[in-house]
Amino acid sequence: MEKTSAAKNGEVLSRSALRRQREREERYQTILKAAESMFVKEGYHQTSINKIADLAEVSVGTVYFYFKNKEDLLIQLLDEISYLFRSRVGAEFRNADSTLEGFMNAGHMFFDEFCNKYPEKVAIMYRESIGQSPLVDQYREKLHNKSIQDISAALKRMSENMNFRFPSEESIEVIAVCIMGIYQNIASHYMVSKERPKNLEKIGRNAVSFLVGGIRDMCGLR
Amino acid sequence: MEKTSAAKNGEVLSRSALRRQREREERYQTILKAAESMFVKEGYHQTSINKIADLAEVSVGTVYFYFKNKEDLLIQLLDEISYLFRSRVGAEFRNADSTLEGFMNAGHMFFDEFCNKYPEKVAIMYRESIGQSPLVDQYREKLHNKSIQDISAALKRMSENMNFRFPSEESIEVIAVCIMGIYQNIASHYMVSKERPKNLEKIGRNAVSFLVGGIRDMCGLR
Amino acid sequence: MEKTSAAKNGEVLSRSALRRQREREERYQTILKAAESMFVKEGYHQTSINKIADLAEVSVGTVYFYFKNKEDLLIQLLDEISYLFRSRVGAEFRNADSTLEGFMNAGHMFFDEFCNKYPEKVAIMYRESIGQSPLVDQYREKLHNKSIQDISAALKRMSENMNFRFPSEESIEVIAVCIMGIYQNIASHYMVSKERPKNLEKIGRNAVSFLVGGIRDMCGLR
Amino acid sequence: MEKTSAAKNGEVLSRSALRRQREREERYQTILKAAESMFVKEGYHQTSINKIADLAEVSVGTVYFYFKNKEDLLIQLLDEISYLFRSRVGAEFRNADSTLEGFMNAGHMFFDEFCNKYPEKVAIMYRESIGQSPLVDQYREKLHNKSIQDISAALKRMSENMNFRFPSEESIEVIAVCIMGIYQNIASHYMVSKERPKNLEKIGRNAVSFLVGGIRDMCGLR
DNA sequence: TATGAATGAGAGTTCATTCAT
DNA sequence: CATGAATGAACTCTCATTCAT
Repeated sequence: MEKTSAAKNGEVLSRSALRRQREREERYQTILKAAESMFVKEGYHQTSINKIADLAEVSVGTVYFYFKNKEDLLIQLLDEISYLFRSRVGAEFRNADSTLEGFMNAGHMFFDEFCNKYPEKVAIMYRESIGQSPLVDQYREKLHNKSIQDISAALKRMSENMNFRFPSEESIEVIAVCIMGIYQNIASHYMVSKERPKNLEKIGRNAVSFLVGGIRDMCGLR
Repeated sequence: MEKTSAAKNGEVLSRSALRRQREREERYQTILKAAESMFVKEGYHQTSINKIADLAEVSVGTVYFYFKNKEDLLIQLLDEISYLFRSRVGAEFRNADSTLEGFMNAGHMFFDEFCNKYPEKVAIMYRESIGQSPLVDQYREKLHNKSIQDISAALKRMSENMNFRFPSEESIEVIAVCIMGIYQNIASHYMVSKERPKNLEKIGRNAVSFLVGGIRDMCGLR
Repeated sequence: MEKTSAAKNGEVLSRSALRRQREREERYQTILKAAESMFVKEGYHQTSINKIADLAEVSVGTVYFYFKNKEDLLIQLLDEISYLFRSRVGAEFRNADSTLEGFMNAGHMFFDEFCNKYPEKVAIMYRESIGQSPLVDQYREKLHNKSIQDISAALKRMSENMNFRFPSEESIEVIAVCIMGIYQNIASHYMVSKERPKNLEKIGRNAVSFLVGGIRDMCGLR
Repeated sequence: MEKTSAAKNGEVLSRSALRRQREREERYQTILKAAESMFVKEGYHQTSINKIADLAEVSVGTVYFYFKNKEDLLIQLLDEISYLFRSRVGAEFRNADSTLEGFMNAGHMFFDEFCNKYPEKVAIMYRESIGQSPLVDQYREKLHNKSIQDISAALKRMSENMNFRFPSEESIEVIAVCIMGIYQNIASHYMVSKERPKNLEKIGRNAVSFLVGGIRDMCGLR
């Protein structure tokens, strides 16, 4: 009894179990969202678990039921953000058929879409997760490296496709690191501040121009 | 009594006063250096004033005699670092007679000299001073903006001198922010890690090529 | 319907009721056993109800259905242990026909049988139930006193039977307390430790010799 | 200046330094004594650091300035108690010129002096320090073993002096463990309880008789 | 000036217990 | 009966800061 209508084997869950699972998921997200808001507004160390619990309208104990500890909150947040970043921005690097356009699309995706839609996530990624704890730093670095590899791979494919060579062995990775640096600093400088400038689009376009120019110049394209 | 032999007016100090002043200066620097070491090794929040006092071989009270509070230590450190950065790297921007060479020199100065000589300062600048407290963030931003302005000024002078125009109004500042982003990420990625790679020079050169290429391309140079 | 075939009056239970009762008994024992294991392995205060529930493969709520609270678990455990102790060791005191042999048999029963068979129960009795909470202490003392009385009664019967007198009024009880002390300390010292010595039998025999010697000497026997 | 009158070399401390050192010592003892009282009255786990600080009339921070943590308080207490025990009771074992009298003196010293004078220390030793934490247990065992060795050594000397042999190799240690067990249980049963019986002396004498009788019987003395 | 003991607010975390489902 | 998510009081411990000496 109390099975879903499609119940055909032991794997299905009862309705109430399904509802409970859904509620769990929601609670988890509510708490994570509250942590994100607080971290961005007041800073990771200035935010106490109590404040997060208050904002999420749960008890402290509940926060600890869903997350191992405070660090874990930040790490889960980073995870989520990294996934979002790679599935939006990273996808552009991967999809574009190995031309410079891919880099332009990725840039616009990041500056116009990502930063606009998720300014809080950008703040977490580029401010609140830096230098807060060894474990977080370590985790952040791991995720950062993945993005570097995404970009490096795109550069490699492009060089093969367009038949040109990079000046030296390490060029590819260095360029990738430079691009990520540009993303980070443009985002930190313009997108996260309280009063965002109105010409964000132009800023993004300029930044993309700059980084594409860098690639072009280094590869002797055009 | 106890005046220097050259005592001719009220401005001169007695010998003991001079010694005391010198000692004060030394103490100040000892403490600041200890703070720097600890912040880099263990992180700002993980470092207690007691640990800093221990390393500096003074009492906690003495630390508070020379510095207003813990935040002040980080701010003074930032100040010192920023001064050093601007007097070394920024100088290259200002000195170079308004050609692209200035940007190359500045880049090499930063990657080959600055990062090599002061890895701890780089760590403070790009890791320990981010997202630790509103006041520090604010201060950091101010210093950051100064550098942006240094670079912007150099770009402007260059455009006037070489008689070219930037694509749009905001281009100059965006480029400056991009350059700073490249500095930051290359430094963070390669220079601060435990085991620094051996081909640091090449990495620096590649990064400089990339950013100079970006400028070149945007300005239609060459 | 669903009655046992022998159902002749209202006292008999239906089959399913019987099964349920049996299952209840089993659950109760499973949980109690899990608590015992955890208390011994990690200590009473270091063991959470959650851990016990996990080990017993039931939910926390179920633990609270069978036991009033955490203290109750320890008290029920003590009860069980005390019952076992009195029905094994105490029986020897009562059965032996009022000679010293009874004390020897009891001793061997305790050291060779009881400690060997139930090292965990010994650990609960002599380590985990001491100084954990006022109520437990109080309960423990009550059970302890019962054993003292068992031994005292045996001593009294022996003195009447063998026609000798104890040096003073309080001698009997004091001897009983001494004997229990010997039991406790020998057990704690040798039987509970991680690596039990191999000559346990000899140790037990020596301890019994010692305590019997004490009785003998005090009563002028032999 | 501000040296003690006997100041003759650099080792002496100034008067104020001496006073501060004395005050430190006093504070340490005050806190330790407060912990002892609370542990005995309410039990180790039921006692919070706050309560100890309150009783000692210092702040929580001060407790942590003098002691590493709560466990440390108990361990320091154990240390102090063990030192006292060995310097009072253990001394009797060592001093007595290798006859049974030494064991009697030690017994009386323990029951009549030690338990009477320091009932709280007895409670700590035999109740509050058992099964509270692995580290404490471990420490307690170490101290316990020292006492076992003291007694064993006394037994050995006695056997050499009075020219008799113990029934088996392990007899000596077993007897020592038995004696400690008697001490513990007599003390726990009679000396620690709220309403101590009036015939404590007689109880002690009986216990001593019992244990001496045990030794005598095992060694074939008399 | 220098010291370092003292402070105490506040943090993170645990866990016995409850109760709606 | 069984479940397990939710609670929140209570705990231990840290540490920036002060101040009498």
